[in-house]
Amino acid sequence: MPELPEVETVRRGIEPHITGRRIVAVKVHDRRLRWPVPRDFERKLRGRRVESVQRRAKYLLFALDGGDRLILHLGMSGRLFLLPAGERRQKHDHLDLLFEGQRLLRLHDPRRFGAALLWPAAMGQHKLLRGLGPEPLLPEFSGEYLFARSRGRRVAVKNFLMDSRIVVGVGNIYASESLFRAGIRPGRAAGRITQDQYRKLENAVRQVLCDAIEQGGTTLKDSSFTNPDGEFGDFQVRLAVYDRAGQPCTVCKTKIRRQVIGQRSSFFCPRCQT
DNA sequence: AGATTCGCCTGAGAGC
DNA sequence: TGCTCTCAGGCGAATC
Repeated sequence: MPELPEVETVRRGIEPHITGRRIVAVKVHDRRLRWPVPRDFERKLRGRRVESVQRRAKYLLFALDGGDRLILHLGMSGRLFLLPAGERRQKHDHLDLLFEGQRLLRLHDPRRFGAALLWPAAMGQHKLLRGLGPEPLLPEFSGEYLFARSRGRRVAVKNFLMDSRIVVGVGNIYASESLFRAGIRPGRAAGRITQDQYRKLENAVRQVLCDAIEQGGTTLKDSSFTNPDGEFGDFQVRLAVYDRAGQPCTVCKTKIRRQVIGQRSSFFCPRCQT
């Protein structure tokens, strides 16, 4: 499932191939995504030049000439493929953008939690992007910040960390992993965690995400990117606790425990995390 | 406002 | 082999 590192890896992979290029054809094969792709999507997108490819949280933002934006979200199962023009279509392919130079950018999304939105410059910031917390890899995100925002909050720190209004891009897997590295139990109330522990958590989040981005980068180097069979979604990051219930902790050998917090599986080491 | 729950969706895996 | 059931997860929306 695409978390921030994966989305960033995708961004880096497609950016050099489509920046400055014009979209010469748009084809929507299946409009059913999280929100239905509107009828005029093709007409409005065709002929536009992509000036940059940015990322905010898990959203990919394509800045178009004229200032409008194409917003893509990969949801749970979304993938982007960069393919040669004319590549055969497969089940669950939703959207094709054909660029100058015969490059095809294809959105594939079996579970359809993803999104494709065209947002006019005149309408300011999109509602989905407004109110998002800081990027975890920028200086705005810090232990001090987490400490300040968490005062008085009774939610489990894991849910707090996964709240995009607090900080973006930390999904279920990396939340568990970060808390393990920081030595904090996922179920503890966010408001009862010390500033020092939040400093550790800040570092842990950064470390986990950076490691994963590096893994993605490694995958990119073998140019699986332009591979028509396009496998660029599963960089296997070494996971210390996630989905390892009953297995020994990598540090102390204690059995990893699973606990459901906020309807989501959480994993922790009962000895390393307090 | 904060906390909690629900719903969307398909594929994978388990159990029979 | 093939059916049915359960689970996974991002995140907006609804509800308490």
